[in-house]
Order: sequence, then C-alpha cells, then structure tokens
Amino acid sequence: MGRIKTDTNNSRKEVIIAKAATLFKEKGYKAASMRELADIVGVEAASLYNHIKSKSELLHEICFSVANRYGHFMETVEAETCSSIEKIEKILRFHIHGMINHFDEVYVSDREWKYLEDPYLSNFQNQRRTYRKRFAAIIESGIQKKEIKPIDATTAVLIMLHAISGIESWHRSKQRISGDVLEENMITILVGGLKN
Amino acid sequence: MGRIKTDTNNSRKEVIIAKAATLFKEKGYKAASMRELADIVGVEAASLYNHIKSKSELLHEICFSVANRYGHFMETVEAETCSSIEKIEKILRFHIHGMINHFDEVYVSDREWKYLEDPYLSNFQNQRRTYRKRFAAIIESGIQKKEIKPIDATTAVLIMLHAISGIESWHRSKQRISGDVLEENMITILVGGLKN
DNA sequence: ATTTGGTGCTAACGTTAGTTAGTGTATTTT
DNA sequence: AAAATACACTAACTAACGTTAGCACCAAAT
Repeated sequence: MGRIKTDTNNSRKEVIIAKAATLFKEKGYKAASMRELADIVGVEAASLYNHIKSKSELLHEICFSVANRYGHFMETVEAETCSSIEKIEKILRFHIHGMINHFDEVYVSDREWKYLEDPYLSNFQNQRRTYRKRFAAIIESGIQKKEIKPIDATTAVLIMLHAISGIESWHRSKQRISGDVLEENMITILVGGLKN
Repeated sequence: MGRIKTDTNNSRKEVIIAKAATLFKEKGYKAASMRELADIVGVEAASLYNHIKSKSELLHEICFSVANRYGHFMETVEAETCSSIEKIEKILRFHIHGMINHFDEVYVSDREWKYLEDPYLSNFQNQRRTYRKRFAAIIESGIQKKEIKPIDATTAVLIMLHAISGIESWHRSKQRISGDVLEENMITILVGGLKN
C-alpha cells in the first residue's frame, strides 16, 4: 500500500499510536482490530509489527503518556504558593484543557485502562490512586483553612474528575458552545460548589 | 451442569440478564464471552440460547431497562409542583440511588451502550438526548426564576450526570464512606454550585 | 402412563482475531 | 557503487468467538 508518512517530529511508531488512540476512542480497545488500524494507517496489518510489539503496547503507551503528564503537573502545582482554591482551579483547568486538546488519548486512558495487562495495570492503578490522594490532600488543606466547605475530600475529587470527563458529551454534541465558555462554566459550577 | 436456578419473581431469562450485567460491567461488553457468562450461570454456552436470542439482546435488555426507568422518573418530576432546585435535587438523588442500588446495569447502560446495534442504538441515543434536554429545561427555568446562577444549562447537565457516574470509583474503593454520606456530599457540592 | 414442551448437553460451523515467518524492495549508510 | 538496514508485502497459524444442529432428559399437563 505504501509507506507510513512521517514528519521530523514524529516517528512512524508515534503516528501509529496517535491513530490507535483515535480508533480505540471510537470503537473501544477490544472492538478495535489491528487490521482496521492498519487500514487507517495505510498499510497491511502485519506491517504494523515492524514498529510495535503488540496491540497492548499501543494501549499502555497511550495510558502512560497521559498518566505521566498529569503526574508531573500535580508536582508543579503542589510546589506553588497559592491558596487551595487557586490550586484546585489550576488542576481543573489543566484537566479541561487535556480533554479539549488531547481528547483521544485522554479518553482512552480514562475508559480503556482496564484492558492493560500486568504489570502495567497495577502500575497504572497505583498512579491513579496516588494522584487522587494528592488532589484530595489539597482539598483537605483548603477545608482546614476554611476556604472550602467541610465536605468529604475524596467525594469532591471523584465528582470533579468525572464531571470533567463529561466533556466527552460536549465533543459529540452538534451545537456546542466554545471551549472557553465551556471551561468557564465548569469552573463556575465546580469551584462555586466548594467555596465556603 | 444443571438447571438455572430461579425463584417465582425471576424467569431464567432474567437471571441470565442479571448475571450478564455483572459480567459486562467487569469485563466490558466486547471482552465478555458467552462461554464465560455460561460458566457463571452454571450451564454450557449453547444452553443460554434456549432463553435468549443473542448476546446483543442481553445488552439492549439491560440498556433499555435503565433508560425506561429514567424516562418515567423524569415524567413524574416534571409533573410535580416545586421549585427548580428541588426538582434537580430529586433527579440527582434518583441517579445516585440508581448508581448505588442498581450499579451493574446502570454502569453497563452508561458505558457500553455504544455496542448496541441499530435500530436499538439510534433509539437509545434519542432517548438519552431527549432526557438531557428535559433536564436542561428544568435548569433553564430555574435560571429564569433566579433560583439558579446564570450558567449554560447543557453544561450543567453534563457535569451533574457525569459527576454521579463517578460513584463507580466509590464502589471500587476499599475504605469507603456510607452511601448516605456520599449522597449528601454530592448534593451539597452539586446543588451548592448551582444556587444563586 | 403418555405426551409435550422446556431445558440441557456435545459437537461443530464459519468468522475474525492477534501475531509470526519469510521474502522482496526501497532507503540510508559506508 | 556496494552493503546494510528499515520497511512493506503475502501467506498462514492458532486461538477464541457467537451461534446452530441434533439429540437426550426431566417436569408438568393430559
């Protein structure tokens, strides 16, 4: 069929991963086939294996690319000296931007991680659990400083993260408001619900 | 292996559907196999087909059971004479109870509906879209009556419904707060974020 | 007691899946 | 220009899937 097109920024492997993310998002990891992916990439199925080891490698490349990005961001936020509310707002905006600008891989990481195989699966779950605990710690600290209503921090984290994953529906919808407006609406509702 | 156990309330088909919901929730629709389901039911795979037409029938039974329940509830809420905030609170509590008490089928309906086949797929999507519009209409009306902050109603619906689906994480977590406390926390944050 | 229908079994079908082997051809390196 | 490497192809394998056919059995109805 021909060669996989690349530019100087992306290797052929990265091209495949990017297209896999789109495919996995649309069909789901299990329902997506390597032959389908090959079609999209413009190559025969067997040829993919010159660049990747397996289908599952694609999944964990996608999931950890996202997980690592969020992990690093959390570190930078923790290091900053600002109010808890401001930290939370920064984290939320980061998540919203992620959902808007890297939708495919974020969506796959969110919904398809359960198909990871060990040791990747356990590793991913650990990173996730840790991330949420760190997020909850910021909220707890805000509650102690009376910036935030006295609610269960774990629940608050869960609400906020899942609310943001609702941007999926925004992507699907026909008549949608702009990304910026969406962002401001989300911040209003979510942060507004926390403030004391 | 033996007969499928039933009681007077549930036919054998209903037993299969209930176990399918649990399996689909855990593995995902595509990854769950009929042989696995048969094992759980305590029967050979082929025997399932004495009670159901196909794997996909199981999925649409599950999805529409949930969709119809929510549709009916929306009707009763619309008919009530109370403030918009109160209506919203009722809807949220209904969703939270659903997530807590009928977790398996609600989860499957939420996450696996995309594997429905037409005409069920289109039908389901229509019901979903309609439901959200009716929910948004209640919010709009609350905004006009100044009960609710002037935010985008569609976004608010999306946030609230997805936030509730976060109860999934609550189910998974080891050290979890009680369902009642969870419910009150959610209401506090979500409704609190709306009030004017 | 006999019939009937519901329910289970074994065996097998056609399809699709992920992946590998082996070969030829472009491209890059020397 | 020659050698080495990267990459794509065809063909095929094994495993698993949903589902069907055909037969045996047990329970309830006649």
